[in-house]
Amino acid sequence: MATMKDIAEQAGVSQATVSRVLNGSSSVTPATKSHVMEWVRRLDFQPNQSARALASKKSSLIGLILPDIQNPYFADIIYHVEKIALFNGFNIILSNSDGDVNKEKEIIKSMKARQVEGLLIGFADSHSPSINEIRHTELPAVVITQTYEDLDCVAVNHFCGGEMAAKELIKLGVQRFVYQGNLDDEKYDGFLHALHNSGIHKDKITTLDLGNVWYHTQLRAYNNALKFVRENPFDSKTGVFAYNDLSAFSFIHAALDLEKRIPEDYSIIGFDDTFMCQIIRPTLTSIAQPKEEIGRAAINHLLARIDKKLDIKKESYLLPPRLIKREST
Amino acid sequence: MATMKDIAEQAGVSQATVSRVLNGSSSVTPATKSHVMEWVRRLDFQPNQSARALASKKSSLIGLILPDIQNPYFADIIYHVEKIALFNGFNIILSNSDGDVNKEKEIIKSMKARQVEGLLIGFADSHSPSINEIRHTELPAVVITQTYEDLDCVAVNHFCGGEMAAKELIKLGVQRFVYQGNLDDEKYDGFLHALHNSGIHKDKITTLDLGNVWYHTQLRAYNNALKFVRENPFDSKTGVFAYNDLSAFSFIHAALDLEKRIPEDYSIIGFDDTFMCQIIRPTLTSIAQPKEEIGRAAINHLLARIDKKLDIKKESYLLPPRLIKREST
DNA sequence: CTGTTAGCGCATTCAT
DNA sequence: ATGAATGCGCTAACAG
Repeated sequence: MATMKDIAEQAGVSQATVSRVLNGSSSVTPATKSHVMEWVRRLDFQPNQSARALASKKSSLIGLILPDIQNPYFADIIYHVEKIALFNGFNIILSNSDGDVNKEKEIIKSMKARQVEGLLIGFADSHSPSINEIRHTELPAVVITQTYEDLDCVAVNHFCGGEMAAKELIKLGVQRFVYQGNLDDEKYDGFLHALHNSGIHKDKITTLDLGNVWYHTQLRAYNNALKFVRENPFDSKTGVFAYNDLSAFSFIHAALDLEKRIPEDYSIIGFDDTFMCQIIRPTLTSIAQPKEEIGRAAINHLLARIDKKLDIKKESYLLPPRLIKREST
Repeated sequence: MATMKDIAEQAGVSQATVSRVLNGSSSVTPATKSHVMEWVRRLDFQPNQSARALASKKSSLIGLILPDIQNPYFADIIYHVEKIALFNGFNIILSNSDGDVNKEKEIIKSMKARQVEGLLIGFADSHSPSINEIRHTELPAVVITQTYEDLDCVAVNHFCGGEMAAKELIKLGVQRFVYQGNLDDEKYDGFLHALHNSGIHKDKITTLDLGNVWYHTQLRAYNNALKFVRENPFDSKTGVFAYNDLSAFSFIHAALDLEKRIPEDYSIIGFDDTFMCQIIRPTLTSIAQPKEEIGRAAINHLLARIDKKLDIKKESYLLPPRLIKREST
């Protein structure tokens, strides 16, 4: 690989001048500039990013840490984030925490060692110790899909999403309600809140706990649902709100396996609006997150932080969810 | 962040010695070693990877370039590759080529500038100019999911997979055959080969071309399938082999929308065995790729190349596909 | 506007 | 076994 020194020698200027034309920082004569650029092209020069990072302390690297990159929802986030980052001259270092807080800690450490300029992170667990670590580090960081005090966050309003699901089910004349998923989730709070506000009695609400994890829960969700449907003799239209599409699919599977009808017997609403909602049958009604907007807002906010163009004060963006009606309700 | 200089000062040794104990290269007295390590711990020292990369020309960075990271199949690949890379002290820089050969070219360029030690790549297109570029570069590179002459490749045997699909459909008593997908694919060749070998006449085989792309083809696949099912009055059991699960789902959707029965009227086989095969109804029979093994083999092979532990001669690993029978056949 | 100089943090060779 | 010295390729003052 050609270096700036090579360019400088060929062009008959100093290496500093080459650096100047490449960074456009200081002023350079148009003549020498084009002359240098000519050699940059001829030698197909590419600045060595390691050297640049060392000298300028700007690695143009962003760390992306997610709990479950196999989940299509996060895959979409990765897609949009990477796209915008690349457009802004940043590369993405991706790591999967697998929902493991210890692994998450190691990853953060290694990313810092790599001199990433910022971190985009979806925490492994809503009680991860890393949350506090990020709070007290100077490294710019933006949290995605969750919100925490004193952190820059970009997420959909899960509480509001829960409310929307509840209201929709009520509107459909549902008599019995089921929430399937992680109980430590604002969408659960929102769901309950809307239900209570509408005078639904607690007896009418069942909770299927999937625990504080969001990966590889399909089998558990299926068994969970199977048990519920089997043990609760059907008496009236039942509404199910699942904390993500994957678990909603599992519920559908279980209900159909026990020969229930959807949506006649069970109205099911998922969350995330992943592309599979349109692929399965019945197609799944889901609360959509504006994934592209989340990705865009998160990376833009992070870039602004990196450029120190922001107030010290952290801020959260709460994006509105949207109900997408399909065959399952 | 503490530097080696800080450690050296605190421990009362030279910076070179600190470097030695950290890299375990040259011999150091156990006493000074533990003494230095003590300070490494106390100051929570993390070597600056930019500096290390610059000095040693080892970035411990691997570039991963894929055409469609939203496809669950590739998401799985990412998952396994990242896991093993991290275990070996490497970080992954991920980029999505979006099936765009120009973007792919830019990405490769930027990864080289980043001093990645190796490249793991699934080409955007089977005729991408980057294929030749990779052939003639000294940067270690391993191609995944496809095979090309004079390149290190790890992939499933697509030809063999096509044969398996054909044989299975024949065994099921299918009279009419459909291939849906990219025609420039060895699984298509294998499919035709097995069909011809069994004396199936060309008239009995229909091809639904999805073009030389493998992303965002769902709608096209659906329309494609809809047209076929509508225009071909049903006379006998029809077997469909789709080049990936996503397009198989689309075909199922179209067939069901036209009130065909699966598998009575249409037997459908997908490719990749993504997790959704078990989630949709009917569950999808699919040719499985050993994704974990592909990821493992690819990254291990790449690491071996990086360590120059390999013959100059490039080699390809062709892994065997496996038929997973489900409800759609 | 441009050249000279001094690091950035680390690996590594050459002394000792 | 360890310290001193050098350089990786680039950025960023500082001169001129």
